[in-house]
Formats: sequence, C-alpha cells, structure tokens
Amino acid sequence: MNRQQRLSSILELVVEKGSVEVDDASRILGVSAATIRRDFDVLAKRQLLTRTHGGAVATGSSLGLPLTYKVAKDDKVKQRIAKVAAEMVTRHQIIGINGGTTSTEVARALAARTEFAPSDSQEHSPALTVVTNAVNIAAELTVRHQIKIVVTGGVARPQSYELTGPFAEEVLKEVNIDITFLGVSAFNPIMGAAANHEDEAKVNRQMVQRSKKVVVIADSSKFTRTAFATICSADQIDTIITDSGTDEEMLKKLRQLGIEIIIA
Amino acid sequence: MNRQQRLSSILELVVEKGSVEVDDASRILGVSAATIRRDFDVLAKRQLLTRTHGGAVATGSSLGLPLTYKVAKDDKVKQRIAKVAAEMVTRHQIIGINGGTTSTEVARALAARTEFAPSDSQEHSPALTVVTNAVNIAAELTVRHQIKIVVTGGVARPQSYELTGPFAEEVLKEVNIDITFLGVSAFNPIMGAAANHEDEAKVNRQMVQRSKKVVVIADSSKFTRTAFATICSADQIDTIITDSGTDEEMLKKLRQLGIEIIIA
DNA sequence: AAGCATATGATTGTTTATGCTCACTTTACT
DNA sequence: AGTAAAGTGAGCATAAACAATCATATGCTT
Repeated sequence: MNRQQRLSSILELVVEKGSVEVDDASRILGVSAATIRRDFDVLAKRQLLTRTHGGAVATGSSLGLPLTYKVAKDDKVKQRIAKVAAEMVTRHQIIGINGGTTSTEVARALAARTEFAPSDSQEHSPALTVVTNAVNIAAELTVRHQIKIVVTGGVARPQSYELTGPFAEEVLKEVNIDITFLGVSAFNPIMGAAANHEDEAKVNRQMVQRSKKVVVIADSSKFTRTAFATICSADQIDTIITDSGTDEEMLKKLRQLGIEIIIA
Repeated sequence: MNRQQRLSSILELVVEKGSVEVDDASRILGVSAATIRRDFDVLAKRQLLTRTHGGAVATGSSLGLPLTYKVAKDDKVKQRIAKVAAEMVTRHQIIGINGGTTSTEVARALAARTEFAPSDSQEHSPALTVVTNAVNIAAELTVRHQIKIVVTGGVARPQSYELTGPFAEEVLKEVNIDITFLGVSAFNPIMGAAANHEDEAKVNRQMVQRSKKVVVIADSSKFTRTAFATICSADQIDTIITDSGTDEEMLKKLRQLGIEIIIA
C-alpha cells in the first residue's frame, strides 16, 4: 500500500461516512497516526477534506468529483446496464451516445451485438448509425465496419473524452436521433440529469433535444449524488436503466413522473 | 522482451490492479529496478500513469483506451520523420494533422515534446492546439492536458480513422491553422499529394487551404506509388519530410518546384 | 565491418516516507 | 474554572526509494 492508494482510501472513507477519525484510519490502513495526520494535511491542502481535532470531514469538493482517485470497480454493474441498453436497439436505428464510463460500456455492448455483424449479402446501408461526442467511443467503434460512426466536432475534454463547444453544437443541429443513451454524473427528480461541466451539459442537452427517445443509463450511486451542471429536467427522460441498489422511494418518485424504470 | 512490450505489460498491470510497485514490476518482468523506474518515467510523461514513491498508480486516462492505441508500434523510419516534424513546432501554434500511420507518429512525437509538458505555473492558454480529423489521434492526445484538441466532426472511415463528409468541412471552414502535417498515400510532382479515398482527399484539401504552411510527411515509398484521389497540387506544399531512400532525381524535381526537402 | 545511438544494470550519494518521542494545545468532564 | 485525557506538531532516526553517473551490451546505420 503506497501513499497514493492510502490517500485514495482515506478519501473513500471520508466521502462514504462523512468523516473519519485519525485512530480509525490508522487502524484500518495499518499505518501510524502520524502518517495519517500527514495524509490528512495534504488532502486538506487540496481542499478535498477539512481537518478537525481527531479526524477529518468531507468538503463539498470531495463529494463532487474525486475522479483521479476513483478506481473503476463497478464494471460488472455497468456492463449489465449496458447489455440491457444495447438490447433495446434494433437494426438501422440512429443511436446517440455521450461520454463517460457507462456510455462507453453501452458502445461496447452495441459492438458485440452479433445481429449487426456484416452479412454475406452486401448491404449498402449500415446496420446501425452511432452519433457520439466521445472520441474514445468513436475510436473504439470505428473498426466495426457494420456501424456507421458520426462524430460531432468540438474540443476534447481530458476527463471524459467528450467533445464540447460550438463545433459540436453545429453538427448536432443537423442530425436526427432515434434513441440517445445518456450517461450522467447525477440524477434526481428535482434537478433532472446533470453533468460535471457546463460545456458537457450543453452538448448533452442538445443531443437530448435531437432525439425521439432518451434513455438514461445510471448505476444506483448516481441518484444520491449531485453534479454541477443540469443537462435536462427529469420529464424529458423516457427510460432509466439502473441496478438493484437504488432506493425504492426514489424509484417510486421517478415512476410517478412517467419514467419507465428498468432494473438490469 | 523489448521495451515496447515491457511498457505495454506495465500498463496492463497498472490498469488491472490500480497500482504497481517498482519491486514487483521488476520481479515480474525480469529487469532491474532502474529500468522499471525509467519505464515508469516515460509512461508518466505520457500521462498514462502517475509516479509514486515505490511505484505507480493508474490515472483516469489510462482506463479508457484499449492497449493497441497506447502502445506505439515500432516503425523507426516513420518515427524519425515524425520527430523531425515535431521539432518544427513552437509553443502556442495551431497544428493540423490528418489521418494515417505517419500522422499518428507525428502526434505522438508532439506529445513527447517535453517543453509542452505541464508546468508548475498554471498557464491558461494551452501550450499547443491540435486540429485533427483522425479519431485515433484525438483519442490518444486527449489525455495530454497541455494540448488542446479540436476534432472536426464527420463520419469515421474504418481504414484510416479519418472523419470525412460535410460535418468535417463545416468545422474546417472556421479554423485557422499555422502548420498542417499532411500524411499522404502517394506523392509526385505531377499529380501532387493524393489519398486513397475521395472523401478523405476533400477534407484534407480543405485542411491544406486553411493552413499557412503545409508539410508533407512521407516515407520514400510514397513517391513511387499512386493513389486514387488528389488532395492538392505539388506547388501548394511548402516542405516535405522523408527518409533517405528517395530517388535523387525525384528530389531534384521537387526542389525545382520550390519545395523544401528535409531528410530525416 | 566500423561506428554511432540506445538500452540496461550496477554504484553511489541524496531524498523521501514513516514511526517514535516529547513538549505543547485543544477538548471534555467534573 | 481546573484537571485529565486525547490530539497535535516538531524533531529525529531508519530504511527504502530515488536520480545521476558510468560501464557494458545491444542493435541499427552507413
């Protein structure tokens, strides 16, 4: 266990429980209290937590986006969600996909759909058209000949690989999408779907507007989180695909808004 | 086990487990700790992992891409050409890059320019702006925070990863490029620069027109080949970077056209 | 085949991370 | 308020990791 991992673990602890004691952290992580204090200090300096006597508490920024520290471990959950999403798609549809880890899994699941594989009879129209503003998704899918990839232009954001800005918006004005699979940073009935950055939110919003049907793909953690920039209100969402970890109360509220809920 | 394989293996380890110790990597790969440290350093410079004392941890960006994009193939000739090309670039310039293997090497060489690495002083303007219609290049460079990536929209072509079509052309109308590095399928004094597909040729042509200076990057085999679609005539090219395998007669003709020839 | 560039491993002095002690401060309890 | 207990920061010692350097080996170019 090196320092970075320890810092990451401390952040997880503090975000999950709201606060941590020096002693507890010391015991859990197997290092001396002095080391924990030093760790707290560096995280406090980065404003990722606030020191207290005997421990540390979470700050607003630590709840928002500890992306560098986050380890991708919900893979299984996301893959199941993605598989269900991919099964909603039928031949010749136009599919919109934005950026993010869940969206990337949907793209992979789409590519794995064997029905879309090239057939002997040389078809002229592609089996599927995917419109995306995520360059990593575009790069991955480009090798599949049976899928036509349309990329919005724009400026690439390092964290999410999403293209944003006026170029992306211009392109999106000119396309018509059957289903958009929308990955979000946070979702709840009041604020709707939200992303971490206003530029991303804007492009995603436009993708939603150009789409006949919008499917939000979100593991259960997204419903207890908040994010800076709203993409669209909850009533613009047709369907949500999530996992079984979501609170029943939340699901009820969402259903009351007329949203179809699918548990993957 | 050569270096490239080792770098690739290290990335696999770090992506799978989230972090690796120098000692473990040294034992697993059967090389000295000094070598592992050097390997970590080059991967850290590419921002594919983050160094820690005693090891390295995965960065957010190392999680997204399949390994084939991360591990550079070993084409010595193209790499030398690319290195010379990258050295023509100065800070804050706007660089255009089209698709293809040579172009991809130029992008990698640009990313390796240490002068562009992020400095302590938080600069607001990016060290470099890269405009490209190749999604693989965009995906690779997106992780480098010091480079601003502008992607033309368009439809992706499987063979070259290039985006083509009206969306790409609309975006290119609105940008101004200092230097375009133009990878070609074939080049000679009579037909000029040529690509394998008319759509690619059209987009590349537009990139040339939006650019103050155009540098063709072409290994010597390109001068004895032909290709279907012309991008532009030879007199629109300012400079050609090639290897020493090119026929003297050909070089003479090119120089007569006022083209600067650089042998990498 | 000679020569040059690159890759690797070993060595050495330097830096960093960690745990421990101790003098001091904050908190909690009577 | 006064006192005990817990927490803290500073300094110090140790072991691990590191960067720099050099020597050797490997491989590519001419």
